[in-house]
Amino acid sequence: MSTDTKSAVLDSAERIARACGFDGFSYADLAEEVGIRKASIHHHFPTKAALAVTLMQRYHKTLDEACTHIVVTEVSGSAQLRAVVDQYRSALDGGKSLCLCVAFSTSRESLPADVITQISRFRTMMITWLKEIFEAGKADGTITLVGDPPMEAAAGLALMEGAQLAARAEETPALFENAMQLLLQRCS
Amino acid sequence: MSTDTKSAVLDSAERIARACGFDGFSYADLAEEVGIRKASIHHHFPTKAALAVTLMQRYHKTLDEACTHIVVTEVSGSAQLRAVVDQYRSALDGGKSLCLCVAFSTSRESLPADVITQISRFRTMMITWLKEIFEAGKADGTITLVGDPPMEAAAGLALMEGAQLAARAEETPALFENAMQLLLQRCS
DNA sequence: GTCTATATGTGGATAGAC
DNA sequence: GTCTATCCACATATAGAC
Repeated sequence: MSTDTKSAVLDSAERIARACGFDGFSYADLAEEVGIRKASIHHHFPTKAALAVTLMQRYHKTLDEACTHIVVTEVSGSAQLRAVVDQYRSALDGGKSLCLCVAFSTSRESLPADVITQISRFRTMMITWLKEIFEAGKADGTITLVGDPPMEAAAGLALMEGAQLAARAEETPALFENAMQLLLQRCS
Repeated sequence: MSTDTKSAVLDSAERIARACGFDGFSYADLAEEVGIRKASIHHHFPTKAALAVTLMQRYHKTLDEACTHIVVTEVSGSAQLRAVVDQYRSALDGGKSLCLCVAFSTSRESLPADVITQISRFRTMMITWLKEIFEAGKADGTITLVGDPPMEAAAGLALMEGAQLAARAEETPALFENAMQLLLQRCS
């Protein structure tokens, strides 16, 4: 039961944090969703800071693996880029959720320093993947480039995160699609 | 800046809300910054919901007027677009602040319904201005368009908001610049 | 309009029994 | 590992004196 409970807490924390932000979830919320008491959550994660760090580490690993899978599975640059966009679309969950990195970013003042470091690492990782994908799209001619790959990567991540934010605020997935059109039409 | 207490409270609330988000600021914070007691804040704004609505209304008006000024002052489409980007850059305040709309968006679950309506109106307004600006840039040939103006407008807003978010999370304004390069290089 | 005082709920976190 | 019970700080909000 021990290891199971710990991941149940993490699953619950990720869900609520991505829906409500860092300041928007509490141990009481987790306790109710997991079905144990607040004190038991503290047994697994002594502080909220520790929980948030573990959450970001797990999220980083998951996304890194997802991108590795995309790059080895999809053959063309455009197909890889569309797959990454699909990833952000599904993370939106119909406008009810955000990427954990986006969800945490507005709460900088209340975040433990470790989590800010994790956020930085996460965006660096995503930009590295996107740069690689834009390079592939340039090489195989399946993406129409407007700037060089590093520039495209930085803009691409900001675009996806900003599109998520608008769609989440109004629980309207169409706002995500509207913002992504310009990028997607450049993929053959 | 503010002659009366009510606008002093609004100024303070806007500053802290843009730095910390909706769940990240309290009446105690405002009271300390303005130099009066919490109960006095409640005299001007009975609830936090009422304060947030007033805040968004004022912010909407300010930005709408700023865009009007930009469009009548700057002659070319590219100059207008650069001026809007300047607006978002200065709203960042060196990585210490966000656009109020961005700052509120991740806290959807705790926001009063009125504020969500205001957020929707705000983004619609900004997209309308951007569409007009991209149309001007297309007509005078000072912006290289990648899609039609409505598409460019939706992507442009998401890009600026996403770029702010990353720069704010790490208090690193360069991250905003990195994400904006691709757009700015399309302006003559 | 601003104050003191207070009500009432919730936040994260701990002690110690089982 | 999980529980009950409790701590203390802080949240929004109200009552009523000045």
